[in-house]
Amino acid sequence: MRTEVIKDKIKMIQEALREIRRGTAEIIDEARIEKLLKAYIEKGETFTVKAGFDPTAPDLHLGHTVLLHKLATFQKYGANVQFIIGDFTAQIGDPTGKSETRKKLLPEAIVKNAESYKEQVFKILDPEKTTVLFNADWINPLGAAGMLELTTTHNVARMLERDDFEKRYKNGTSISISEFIYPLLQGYDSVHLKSDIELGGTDQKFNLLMGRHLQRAYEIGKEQAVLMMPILEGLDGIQKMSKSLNNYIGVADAPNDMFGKVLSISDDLMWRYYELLSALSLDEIEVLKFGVADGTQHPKKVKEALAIEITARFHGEEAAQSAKAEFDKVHAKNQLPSDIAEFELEGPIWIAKALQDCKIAPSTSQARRDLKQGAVKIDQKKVTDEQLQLEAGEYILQVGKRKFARAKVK
RNA sequence: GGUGAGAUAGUCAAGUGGCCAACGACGGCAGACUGUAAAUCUGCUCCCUAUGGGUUCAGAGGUUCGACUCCUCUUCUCACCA
Repeated sequence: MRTEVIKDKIKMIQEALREIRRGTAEIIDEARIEKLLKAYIEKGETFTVKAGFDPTAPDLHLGHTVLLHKLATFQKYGANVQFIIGDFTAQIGDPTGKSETRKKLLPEAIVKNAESYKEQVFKILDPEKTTVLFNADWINPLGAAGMLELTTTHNVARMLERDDFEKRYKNGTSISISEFIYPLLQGYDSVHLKSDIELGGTDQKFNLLMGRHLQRAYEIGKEQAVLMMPILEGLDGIQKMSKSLNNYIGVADAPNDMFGKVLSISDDLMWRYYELLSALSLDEIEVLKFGVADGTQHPKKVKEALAIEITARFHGEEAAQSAKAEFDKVHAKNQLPSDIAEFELEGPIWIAKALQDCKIAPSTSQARRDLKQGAVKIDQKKVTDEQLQLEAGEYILQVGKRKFARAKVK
């Protein structure tokens, strides 16, 4: 009997470790993580996992949520998450990946951004097991003396080892002294909070390790394990997801857009998204993969399930289902979408001009090309006459598969 | 501070007096095939009711019948020297 229970627990620990490892780029001190999991599963002892967020980016996209999902996984296995809003450090600006010194943020902007963070993260994290903290709360009291003490733990040569700094130094790009302070402060957060584990992106490695070193320097009796998540690829599957590349799925995207965007990714990329963004377990995903491989599952269905899961997470199950219904209506049954932007135009109006005015063609030149290529439809019927004039009446204009407009010609 | 090289469309990158709205690649858009997938094939990719007109090749001047191409100045980038 006893041995059964012990075997079960060992299995649980292995299972937990597998989920923790899922999708990670690198783990430092995995043994420590295993120990923490063991203590939780055997004795119910909880531990802390820290992750810091710069309150500079109010537009969150799915790339940012990869880390949140990993935190949620930890919460399943006994972690209390220390969710840190870097309100103090934001005044400096994280040097990571930046080719130049960053501008300072206004305090009001920081507060506003932090609020929008909170709104979004609890769609993924368990609020019961999450503590939101502002690092100005313990860094401000540090004072000049404390700050000075912090700087004695490292020297300039060591700082310059860091990639970004080294490059910038070589290139003669300016490095502000305050930027040296940034990693120290982030590391100090770990000292203050006595974190057991810290999560971050791969680009954060230097900063994350700083937490380990400082915990040793300050002799708090533990050194945090570090777990790094990879950068999520964007819709194209090649470049990283980012707003400027316009290959992102924003957490604030409308349900229909979100659903459509997920469905437009390639089948290969779908598995990547499953790995990093789905709440399904590894075993469940394996089943899907086998299903697709032996033909019992259609890849589109599997992708749909993912699209629904993701859409539901941010907009609720109902909105996700109606997004799917809407999608089927437009694309499978070739019907019109239910929401079409409306424009009032003065008639009679030249078709190319009408397309431009309805914002579904950027210029009349482009509109003419679209016409010539058979991409334009009026009331679902293809139109190729470049000279067509629209008389008074109501028309549904369409360019390609996705751009619709309702034109009311007076 | 000195010398040299460079700045061309969303990005990379040809073009060194007219054949240039400017080769090509990537990206993007559209069409075919599909599952709004991938792959593939095709067309398009500055603006303008157009077999034509207008504005473009860092900026400002100049030479010339004619300039992305030559000259002058300015701004910025890179390399070498100090």
